[in-house]
Order: sequence, then C-alpha cells, then structure tokens
Amino acid sequence: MTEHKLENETRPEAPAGAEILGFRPLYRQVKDQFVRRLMDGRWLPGTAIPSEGQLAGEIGVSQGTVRKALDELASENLLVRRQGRGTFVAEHDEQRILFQFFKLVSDDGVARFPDSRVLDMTRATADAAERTALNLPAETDVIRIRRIRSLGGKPLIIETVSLPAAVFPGLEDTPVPNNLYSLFATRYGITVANACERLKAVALTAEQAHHLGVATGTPALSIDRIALSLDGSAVERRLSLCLTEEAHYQSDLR
Amino acid sequence: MTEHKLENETRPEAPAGAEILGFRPLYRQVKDQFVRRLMDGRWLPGTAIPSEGQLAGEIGVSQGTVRKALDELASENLLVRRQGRGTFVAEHDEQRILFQFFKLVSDDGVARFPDSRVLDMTRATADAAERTALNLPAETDVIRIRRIRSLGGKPLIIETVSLPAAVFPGLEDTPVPNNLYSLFATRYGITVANACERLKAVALTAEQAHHLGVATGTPALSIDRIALSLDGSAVERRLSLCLTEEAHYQSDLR
DNA sequence: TAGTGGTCTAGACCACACA
DNA sequence: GTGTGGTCTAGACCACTAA
Repeated sequence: MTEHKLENETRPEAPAGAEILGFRPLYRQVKDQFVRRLMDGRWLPGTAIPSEGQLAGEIGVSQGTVRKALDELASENLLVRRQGRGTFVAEHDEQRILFQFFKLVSDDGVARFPDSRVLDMTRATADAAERTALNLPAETDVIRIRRIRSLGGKPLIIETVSLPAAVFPGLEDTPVPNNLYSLFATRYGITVANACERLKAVALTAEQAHHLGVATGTPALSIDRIALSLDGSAVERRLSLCLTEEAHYQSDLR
Repeated sequence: MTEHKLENETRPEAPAGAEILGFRPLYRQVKDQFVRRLMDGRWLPGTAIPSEGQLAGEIGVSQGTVRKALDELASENLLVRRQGRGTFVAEHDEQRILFQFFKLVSDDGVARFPDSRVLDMTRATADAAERTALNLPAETDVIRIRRIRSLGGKPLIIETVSLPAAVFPGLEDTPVPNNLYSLFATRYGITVANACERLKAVALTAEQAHHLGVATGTPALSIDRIALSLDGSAVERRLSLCLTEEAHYQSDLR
C-alpha cells in the first residue's frame, strides 16, 4: 500500500497513476521533489541546500531516505556533496563542462577548454534534422550559431548550435559567450542535465575545410549532440566537425 | 583508529599502509575481498553468490555494509542483482558486450552483435604502440588477430586485436570465437572489467579499403581501445576502423 | 567547538520469484 | 510459504571543515 505521507508538495502525480506504475520508493518521490526545486529556481546553482537533517525534518522522512535521494542527484552531477561543508547545486563552470560534456582531448592528454570565434548567428525555420533532434513541430523557428573553436590557438572544430527560438527569447540580441550552458542556466533558468552524441567519420566540404585551414576532403570526426534539460526535453542540437590529427575523442566504458 | 575486524582474509594491505592512505571504509574492504573472490575463481561467472545475510554473518559485519559493497560491484557491472532471486556474477554474454562495450549502432537504432571473419592470426614482437597500450617491456611477444566484422551482412569494421602472448598461452592453437571476452573468462579466468577508447577520423589505406569494399581514402572512424581486467592491468588492445555511412558510435553523457 | 556529510549497525517491513 | 533483494527507520559514531 505504501501509505507514506509525501506526494503533496504541488502533488505532481495522482495516487492512481502510482498504483498503475506499481511500487514507487519514497526516496524517489523525495528525489523528484528536489528536482522540482532545482527546476523552479528555489535551489540556485552554486548555493548550498539545507542539511540532510533539516530536509528530513521538513519533509517528514528519515535522514537515510533524504540521503539516498541526494546521493542519486549527486551521482547525476546535479548536486555536489562536500564532507564537512554541505551539499551544493552544481554549476556549469568550465571545469564541469570539461569533465562532463567535452570529450575531445589533445593527444598529449591535457584537457583544455576551447576558445570560440563566432562566424554568424541566424534565425530560420528548423530543417528536418533539427525538428527530429529537438522534437519540434513543422514551421518552428530555431536560432543557429556557427563558430570555430580552437585548442591551443589551432582551429580544430567547426560547430553549429541549433536552439528552439521560443525557448531562448532575446538570445539573438546577446553576445555569444564561450560557455553557452552557463548562459542557459543564469539567463533562462535551464539546466542542461545530460546529452547523447552520435559520432561518424566524414570528409570535409570545401567550405568547411577552408574554415579550418585544411584540404577539401580531409577526414573529420562528426559529433551530433542532443542536450537534454532537467525535465528530459531536448533544448539544444549541436553538430561539431573536429579535426583529429592531434586530438581524440575520449570514451570510457565502465 | 578504525579498529574494525577484517583485513584478515589473506590480509592484502598492511595496517600501516591504511594509516598512510588515511581512512578506509569498512564496506570498501569488504568490496575488495569480494573482488578477490571474483579474481581467484571462487565466484564463477553466471553463478549465484551467497545471500547478503550469509555474507554478513560470515565476514562479521552488518548486512547494510555488505549491501553497500555489493551495490558498488553491481554498478560496475561485475555483479547482477535480481530482486527475489539473488545476486549473480556477471557473464560476458552477447547482451552484456552489446550493452557495455559495443557502441557502434546501426543508424536505424537497432543494436546488433556483429559477425566476424578472421583474416589472420600471427605472433610477433610488440610494436611501440602495443607496448604503450599494454604496458609491456621491450622485446615482448603479442598475438595479433585481424578480422572483418559485419553488421547485417555488410562488412563495416576491420579490427586488429593485440594480446600479450604470455597472458594467453596456447591461444594461437585455438579457433577464434566471435566473442573474445567470453573466451578470456572461461579459458583464462580473466574478466574484462572496463575499457577506454580513443576515437579519431582517418582515411582508409588502399588495403583497408579493399577489405571493406570501398574506395581508397574513404573516411573511417578509428577506435583505439584498451581493455582492463579486474586488477586494472591492460589485457587487450583493439584497433577498429569503422565505416559510418549507415552506422554511428553512440556516446551518452550523464 | 559546532555543524556537515560519511559510515556502520540493528531491526522491521515490503516487493518479488519460485517451488 | 520461504527466501531473496529493496526500502525505511533510528541512533551512534567517525571524518572533515570552518569559525
């Protein structure tokens, strides 16, 4: 029966739904509640959240249950726990991006954050690939940002970012920062939680090759990324073409 | 002081060492003990291990401590927990390989296990790349296996597997199975626990292209994998050249 | 010294699989 | 029904940080 308290704070799902989906552990309900606090801005990036004991008392569950919920959120890189100090909301600083989202590493093993030079930013109707990636209906506008990214002064990546225009109002009138995900968080309250990438090997077109200063037809690593926000919706599509003469994509299989 | 029991079953580290390295949780000591049982064959792939309660009583810790150790091993895909049935040692069956180690997926989204056709198997002195990858001294022999792998009848991958000859005695006199990691486990008691891959885009040489039935210079995805066993030592280096016209490498960033 | 997260314990009860 | 893993609780103590 699981007739615990909970399921009240704005009550997201009906008890009937829970009945159909079967058993739903208390710590998951607590976790969902915490995710809601992250989404609606009650817990802001970089700030400390209340201690385990405070949260347990407030919600009316044991500290162990709160702990299990917080542990899962920490394992998803949404929270950072620091013994003796507290639990903090993760920020999209360069270190996190480098660790979580940027897998292209120089062959010498040094991971660095790339510089960016914007080629252009345009608004247009989403093409088929963008509609599929971002789950958009027909005739929807996207904002496209094209830029060249360099590692150690050498241009290595030509990148096209596509964003649903409706989700990022006013973005076109803004200078593009190097770290986009940090802008999403601070200006739009959107947290990029995870992403999936599809990699292929392609030959560069004449225009692409020109931007990177190499010969037409040079092999490049194509990375097609879809970034998902906290609620699981796709908020960005990013197509990167990378030269891999002196760098590689690092993938760890555990 | 952490003067718990433990640290006895063949006593792996001296208490002094633990003192230097600082605090070492009890559940990690228990976990290490379990890893040892996996390595020395006391727990065999596919079999059920004793229940949490039995292990707790045997070792002399609480069930919660055993549980935390088992949970970590399960999260590393070394054990599989099944509610109501028990905890089992993971096997290297095709499903696990597909899920954990084979990231090349057909563009239609269907993940399949590739067929193999062996080109040749040779024994030679390890070259520089192999020595670096496998952490071998100079003048060490490796066994090289070259094969063509096909997805849905189409040859897509040309793969070169390099193995330290000393680690796999008698392998040359054996027919090469499609699933190598399963052979490592059953015949040599070696469990491939995880791997890291470095991806690049390259142009195929004439010989490589010929094997795959495409034009010389066709772009291909180069995957340089180093597979690690339970004790963290490198046991295999595998270089794959993949055509990505109708397939892609899937990478999930969480 | 006070407050935080991290570990360890003991026990109760729930969900699930199988005979 | 029995045994397994999964959840939840309550409380004690340890390790770490900062004032």
